[in-house]
Amino acid sequence: MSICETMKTKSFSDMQCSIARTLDLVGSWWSLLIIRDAMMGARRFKHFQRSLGIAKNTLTSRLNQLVESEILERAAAADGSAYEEYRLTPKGRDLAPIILALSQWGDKWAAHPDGPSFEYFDRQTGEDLSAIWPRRADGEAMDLRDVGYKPAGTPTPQPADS
Amino acid sequence: MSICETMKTKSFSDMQCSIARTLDLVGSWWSLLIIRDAMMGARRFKHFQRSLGIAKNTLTSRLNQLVESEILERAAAADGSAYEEYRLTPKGRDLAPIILALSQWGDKWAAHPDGPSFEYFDRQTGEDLSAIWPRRADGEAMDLRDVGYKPAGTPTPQPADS
DNA sequence: AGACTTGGTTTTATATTGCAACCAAATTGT
DNA sequence: ACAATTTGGTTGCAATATAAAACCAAGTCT
Repeated sequence: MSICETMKTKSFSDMQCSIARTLDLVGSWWSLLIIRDAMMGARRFKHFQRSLGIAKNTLTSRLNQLVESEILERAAAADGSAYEEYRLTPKGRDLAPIILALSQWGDKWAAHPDGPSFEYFDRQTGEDLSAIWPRRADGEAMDLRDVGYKPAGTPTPQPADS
Repeated sequence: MSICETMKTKSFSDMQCSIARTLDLVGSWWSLLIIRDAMMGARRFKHFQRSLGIAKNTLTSRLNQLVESEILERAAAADGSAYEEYRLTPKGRDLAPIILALSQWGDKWAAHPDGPSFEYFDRQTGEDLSAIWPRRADGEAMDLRDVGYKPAGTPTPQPADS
């Protein structure tokens, strides 16, 4: 454990853009797959390692980084073991929309010949979820070309009346 | 230009998981920021380079990879220049939900002291967008704890009736 | 024509990742 | 109780990826 744990090649943390700032925390190579596994119930070091086939030192490093970012937290193991386990914090659980959006895109554009390995459902009803998609203020899914981007603080351009 | 353009340390492309397969295409360090810039209107090499402060060789490599993945395409420049420009394909444009989800999470959990740099709006109405969030079949935003994950082909567990 | 910009490539240095070996504490089997 | 195995790491080394800087050819501007 050195003083300077992990020194990234180039960090996005000083950028103002929220996308960059998010990627700075979860954008390294294995991070989002670790979070995926955590969402699906993985808690222990061994679970992550077996599921991912990741090198142990890399896993250690990623887990520490995620704990430091308060996306995961270490806690006493629920099964009574003396080892600790890793659990998603509320901050980490809030990454679900990102995970679902990645999954949905992969299903559509990069599907494995054997189909997807996981599916998602509504625990309350057992039904499928709606698509993760940009929606208008009224909740209707919108055409991607209608998504406008503007620098913060700038007045919103008038809608084209054509 | 070698035959084996870029050989990654470890590729996710043989995994069945759609999340992994997506990350294999857009999960490297700069990819999603390049895509963000493309969504905000960047077309030319210089735009990406200036906006990102990325090393030129790395940018070349990432752009080629994204073109190869059919997320970007090279096309004659719209401004009449003899140079080519990079444009999002439909496959690339479909990454918008991921970009928006990343941005939204960053706004909430990793905000820059000066606030976000970009905002999103509905070009049709000028209004803000709804949150990118898992929704039930009826379109209502749901509690993250109600998002269920199951191996594909498995019967959906019965909703708890407690 | 000459100067500058664009879109790269090459080289070299540094950072990250994977792999294998090793280890101590916890757990399991007998 | 004791030995064997598993867990959760750490360390060192080799392979790979990224960054920075120099260089270059073709395109564009004056």
